[in-house]
Amino acid sequence: MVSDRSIGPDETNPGLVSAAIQAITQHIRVEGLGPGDLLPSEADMTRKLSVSRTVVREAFRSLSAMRLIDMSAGRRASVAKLDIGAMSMVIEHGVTTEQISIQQVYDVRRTIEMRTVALAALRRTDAEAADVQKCAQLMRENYRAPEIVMEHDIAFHEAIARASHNPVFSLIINAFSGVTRRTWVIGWRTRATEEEQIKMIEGHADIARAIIAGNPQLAAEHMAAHFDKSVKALIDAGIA
Amino acid sequence: MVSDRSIGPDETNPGLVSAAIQAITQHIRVEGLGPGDLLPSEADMTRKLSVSRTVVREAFRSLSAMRLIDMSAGRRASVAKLDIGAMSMVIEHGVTTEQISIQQVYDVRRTIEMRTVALAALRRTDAEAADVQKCAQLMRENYRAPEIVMEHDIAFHEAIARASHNPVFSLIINAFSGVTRRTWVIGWRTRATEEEQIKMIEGHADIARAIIAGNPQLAAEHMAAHFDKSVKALIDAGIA
DNA sequence: TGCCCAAAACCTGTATGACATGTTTTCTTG
DNA sequence: CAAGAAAACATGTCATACAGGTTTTGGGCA
Repeated sequence: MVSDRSIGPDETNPGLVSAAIQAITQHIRVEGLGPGDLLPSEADMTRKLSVSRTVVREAFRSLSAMRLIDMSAGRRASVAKLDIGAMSMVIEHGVTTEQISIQQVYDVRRTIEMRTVALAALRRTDAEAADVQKCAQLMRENYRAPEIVMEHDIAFHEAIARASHNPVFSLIINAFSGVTRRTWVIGWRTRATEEEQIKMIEGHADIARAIIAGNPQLAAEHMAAHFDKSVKALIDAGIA
Repeated sequence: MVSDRSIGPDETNPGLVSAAIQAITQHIRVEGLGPGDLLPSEADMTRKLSVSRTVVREAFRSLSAMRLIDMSAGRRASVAKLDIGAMSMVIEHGVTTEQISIQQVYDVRRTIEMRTVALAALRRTDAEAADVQKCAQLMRENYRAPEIVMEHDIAFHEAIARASHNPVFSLIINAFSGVTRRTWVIGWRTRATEEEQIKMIEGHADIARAIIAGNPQLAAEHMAAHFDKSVKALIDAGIA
């Protein structure tokens, strides 16, 4: 069981700090605050909750760590724009503590990205289509520099997620990019010959073309093929 | 863009606290710690990093808020088991600040759960199949009490995610359960007649049967139909 | 020796006060 | 009225203190 008696996001967890966190998130909800809106100062919260500044600070800091709020010296905290924040840390934590395998991550990515690419083919603007294509193009141009190819590869998938016009997909895919960075090179090295590496890059171009053509079916098929090859490469490299 | 210049999970963010957070996660990685393993005490960290206890505490507290570590009075912090933690808060934050719509959440859920249900049909143990069926059964037995039906509904989807044997799917689906709780009743009320409500519950039974039968194709189809009906219900209720 | 229990040592939770530094507001002055 | 200095306000970090929980230690008893 992943969440044995999960106490949920607004938990009643003993401790003043948890109560303070709850009070702050509730404040955001009740006041209907949106990204950029200012929160009460620490001193205000201290008075309102009748707890020490220590407690209020730890609460603010916690929300900041999850990127639910933005903090910076001298100015009050503000509601944050949607951001990977905590999500990527949760995923990375799961992988580094061996509670999640790379293969499992790839299965999830495959599932999600087959959908995002189909949505992208349907809903992309021309500018978004151009972004996607540009990433594929940059991969091709830099195919001798793995690190650079990797960054454009990641950017490619993020661009597709954006073109899907569903920020939740972007959120999740971005959350995986940290893990991807740690395994990408392994998959690349497994593609021994230059020919195979070029074929992999061309797979991205195929996906881009399908998006530009507005063909969701074809786009999803290319994406699936891409992931199948990637997973195979990782398995060949001995990654369980 | 969801992550404009995201500084990643191990960011170099000005501030001693961020550095401390990084030091702690790095400690986990370097020492190869797993769930339950103990971390250094705050005093140790204070010495090791040459910063005040305040800073170290805020770092620990931040990781605790993300549920990457467990803290409790008197004992040292320990590495946490995989948990929704921050993820559900990020999602809820996105919804309450209107950066994410309910419909977008449902699209993601549909995408993911069509996959989990197929995997569950393939990989379920008998015990897991029984769990799923039991949830469907409990929904039927309590169909006059919406709140109870809802809890079993959520449990139903979580049970399927577990049966998929991929904790990442469980993680994501669980992250959505908070939002689901806030919208479920709306969808239920839209199903005006008792007959329709029963039909909705029977949809779950169909899914359960397909899982028990080990038929991934059929299971996915039933799941898709279930989500299509749910989304329709929400749209009828005027939820954008 | 082996076990149990009390004291000590250790650890986290919270409060208070202080000061540095960054930001916003206010007021003065040209 | 505008520009700039000063004040007010905010967060970042540190030091210290003490309450209460947990683990370790060590002594005494069977």
